[in-house]
Amino acid sequence: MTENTQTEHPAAADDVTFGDFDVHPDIVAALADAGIVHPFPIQAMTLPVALSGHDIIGQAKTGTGKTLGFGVPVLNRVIAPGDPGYADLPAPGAPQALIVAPTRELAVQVAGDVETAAKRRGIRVVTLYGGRAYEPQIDALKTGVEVVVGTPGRLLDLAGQKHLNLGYARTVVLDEADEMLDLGFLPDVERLLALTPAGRQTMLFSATMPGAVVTLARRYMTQPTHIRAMHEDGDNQHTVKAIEQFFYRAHAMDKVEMLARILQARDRGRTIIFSRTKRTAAKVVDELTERGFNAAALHGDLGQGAREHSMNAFRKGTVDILVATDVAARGIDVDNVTHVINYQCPEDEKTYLHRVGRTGRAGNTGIAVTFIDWDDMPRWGLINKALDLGVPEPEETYSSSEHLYQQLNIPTDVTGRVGAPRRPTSPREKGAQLRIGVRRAVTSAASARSGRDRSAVVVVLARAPAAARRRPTGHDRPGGGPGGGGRCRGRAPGADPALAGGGAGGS
DNA sequence: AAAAAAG
Repeated sequence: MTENTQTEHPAAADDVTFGDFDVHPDIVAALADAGIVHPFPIQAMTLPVALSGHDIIGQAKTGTGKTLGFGVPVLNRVIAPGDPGYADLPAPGAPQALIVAPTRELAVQVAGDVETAAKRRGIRVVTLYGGRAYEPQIDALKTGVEVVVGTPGRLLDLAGQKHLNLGYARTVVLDEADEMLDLGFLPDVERLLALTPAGRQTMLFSATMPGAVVTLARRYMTQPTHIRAMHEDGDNQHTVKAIEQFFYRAHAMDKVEMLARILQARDRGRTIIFSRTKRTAAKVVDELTERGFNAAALHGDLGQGAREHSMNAFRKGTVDILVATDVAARGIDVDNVTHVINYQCPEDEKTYLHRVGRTGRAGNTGIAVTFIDWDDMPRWGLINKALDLGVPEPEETYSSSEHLYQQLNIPTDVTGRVGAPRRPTSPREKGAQLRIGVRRAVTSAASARSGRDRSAVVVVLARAPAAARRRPTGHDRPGGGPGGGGRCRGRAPGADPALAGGGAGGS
């Protein structure tokens, strides 16, 4: 009945370290190896409660360290091979913890982050997901593992084949919990939970946690403590940090051209382009490739090999543009994603928040651009209202608009068609194609941005608190330091996190 | 209504 709710910000002072908590020294050391010393607010708030074995509903904004928020306590409860009590376990080698994620790529990423923290403890982590051969996964289970990370289908599959024994998984985590408890996933998740022990510790994490989901979640939990690390002075409680958000009316005929222009933005790092359908994602990646951009696709029509190839190329930097469906909307954490472009308007406000949350991570700034065509107006209206964005209407803008150039810091000498379409003769040549003939402009980013028309909403939120700034591991983990890209305007370094810029309405 | 998740 009673649900404890913690909403306060912990005193996240710079001198708080993982070593201050009751965490195994080998885990503290492994984190330190990865340059992770100071816990983020969600981690500091969660640790004591999780270590005491309580159920947790953990909510924190995108890019603020949720993965280690559950990863560290999960590992800390594991009895590792070589530990005194290991031989006395009822089933040594059977998974002691289960972490479930909604997409394969996220499962892989989370497993990697957990492995980083597990390294010095000799804890074995296996990732179980579809689209890949069974044998290696089954072999790992036969050898014995302590932590399983996976997606629902393959987990149930392997459990059904008796290769996976979840009967001793006394810690269970649902990452992106609101998604996992959504209609599409709920039946599978229920089946999975039914295979785990009754007295298990259950932890749910997400940046979005609607009240209805919390209510539903209680059915699978025991007196959960609701921990929300959402508050930063004056912020809107939705997005974190400095994400500048732009909304443009875009006409179907002009969308590709607008996109190609936005990709000319100065200081553009990695960019994720979202579409609502697999077909559109495929179309956009073709258009961009034809124009000489280095783009890769990520969606469910691709084989798992191709999906992971795209993901790896994007992480490595071989390609700097990822064109994806909402398969990439949640959790995916890649450094230096400076731009998120919603080529198609997201379906709802949750998807919007998760998509734009691929940028502006780790105290870095980010730019999010959303195209809204006529059909999107109802969707847009709901998002605008739900998030209280305060934008009366998306701005009317074309690929040739000065607004576009100025607001998005696109060199003004980009004229005519961007990226002459031309069929490359070979894949090799494709890669070697020039990236558009844009003259290097001397104007600095700062001056180009000053004096621009600000009729689109500009939401500039605070960076993570000082204590939280360091290079962490894990999705939803801020990385980088205070190294501020100069877009977090309006507040002095070290000032209280605060809403630094507000939206100004167009007409 | 789409995408995701087993094959």
